[in-house]
Amino acid sequence: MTTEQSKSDISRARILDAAAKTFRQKGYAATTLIEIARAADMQAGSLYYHFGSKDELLEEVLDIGMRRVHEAVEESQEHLPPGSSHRDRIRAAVEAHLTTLLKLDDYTSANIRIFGQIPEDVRRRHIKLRDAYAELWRRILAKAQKSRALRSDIDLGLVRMLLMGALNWSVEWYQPGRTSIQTMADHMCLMLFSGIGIDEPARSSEDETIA
Amino acid sequence: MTTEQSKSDISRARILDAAAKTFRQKGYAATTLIEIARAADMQAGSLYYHFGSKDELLEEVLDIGMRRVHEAVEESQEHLPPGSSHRDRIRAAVEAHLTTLLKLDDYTSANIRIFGQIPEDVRRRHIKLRDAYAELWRRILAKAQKSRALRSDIDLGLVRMLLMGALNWSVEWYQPGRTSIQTMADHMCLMLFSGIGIDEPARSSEDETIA
DNA sequence: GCATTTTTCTAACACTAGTTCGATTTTAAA
DNA sequence: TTTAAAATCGAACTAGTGTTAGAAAAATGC
Repeated sequence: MTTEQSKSDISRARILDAAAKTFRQKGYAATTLIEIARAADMQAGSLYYHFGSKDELLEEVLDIGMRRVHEAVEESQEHLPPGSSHRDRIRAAVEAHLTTLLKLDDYTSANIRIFGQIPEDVRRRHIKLRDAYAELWRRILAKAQKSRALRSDIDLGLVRMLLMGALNWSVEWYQPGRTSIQTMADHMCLMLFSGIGIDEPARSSEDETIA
Repeated sequence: MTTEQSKSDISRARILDAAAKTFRQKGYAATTLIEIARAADMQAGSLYYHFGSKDELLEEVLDIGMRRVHEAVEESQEHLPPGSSHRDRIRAAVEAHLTTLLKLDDYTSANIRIFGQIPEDVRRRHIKLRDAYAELWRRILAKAQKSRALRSDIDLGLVRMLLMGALNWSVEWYQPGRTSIQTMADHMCLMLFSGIGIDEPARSSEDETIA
């Protein structure tokens, strides 16, 4: 067979899917190879034909997840309609990030959820991909700031972390059907660009108003 | 002794401190009772004089953590200078939340970090405190909106989740010394109220500008 | 100081996890 | 159909976990 993939490749993918899903749900340490195997219709021992260890399996899930968001956001920047504003660019990046995170991708959401609690050496080997993704966002925001689309009197690194936090945290509460990803992106960008505050009556230098 | 606490109470507190710290670092499943015991200068078996099980220990850590933020934010609202604006109120709440989360409190940060990966029944028993805390924020934001300090054409629930996400995610990256909690609160509130965008040149109904 | 309670230790138990490896089945080519 | 390789099974092993309970030690009251 050359049209498709070898049986090994198929099993491999099935295992990775099962692992991503289970890791995402229960976390790394609480996930047992027996569970993963069951979800992949195999015996636990058979996993070792495809992966050298549980850590190796984890590592690949993490890498895939991070590559997917990275590529999604990168493509969102390349496929922008000509003449897009920096707000449009950022909005597209936000939407791409959220979509990857929340739509059918256990890999990225697993990565986001469990990264804080993985073995030290796995983290060390994975950190490069993380940094590369952070760098992508750094560039997007810096370009916007340099073009005077974002205020210059702010700590962009801090803004980036707060922004990523708002987006990433959605893996903890998002339920498909209750809110659309578009609406989430709308609200996020509204906050980011314009805020949701209304000027309160008082007009002095401080915000003093009557309760 | 009546001036202080019994030896049992002291040991109990020592164990809880050690548990919160270790849970926060490694997650629940990956944390062993041997580690907790070592951090508390005891033997693993001795823990059972104070707690019935690992789950029970976890439960108490979670509860304490949630109560601490709740109380901190609640107090921040009560101790406001008279005539404070709604922005001031929200800003105080943000700062209280961040301070509890990032300043010497392993309990709250443990709660935030590991909540997604705890046994089902523990979560079920803990969820009330979570809901109560969410309700506190809901009230604060709703009051501001009703007083026309926040826009009315937005989904406040969604804003709340994004806001909490931005704040909570800081447990994943915050390092004392690099950024002050004040600065973080400043940026968060600036984003929330005014945004960090600058009106781009084009003035049509849409944001179309020349790159 | 002694007796009683409180607190901790120690060693063991039961159980489950990750992992290994030879046997077995499935697959694909000749 | 035969045969060799690829893929999976299945049972075992090792290590480490949460947990228990009786012995030891420390604290407390008389």
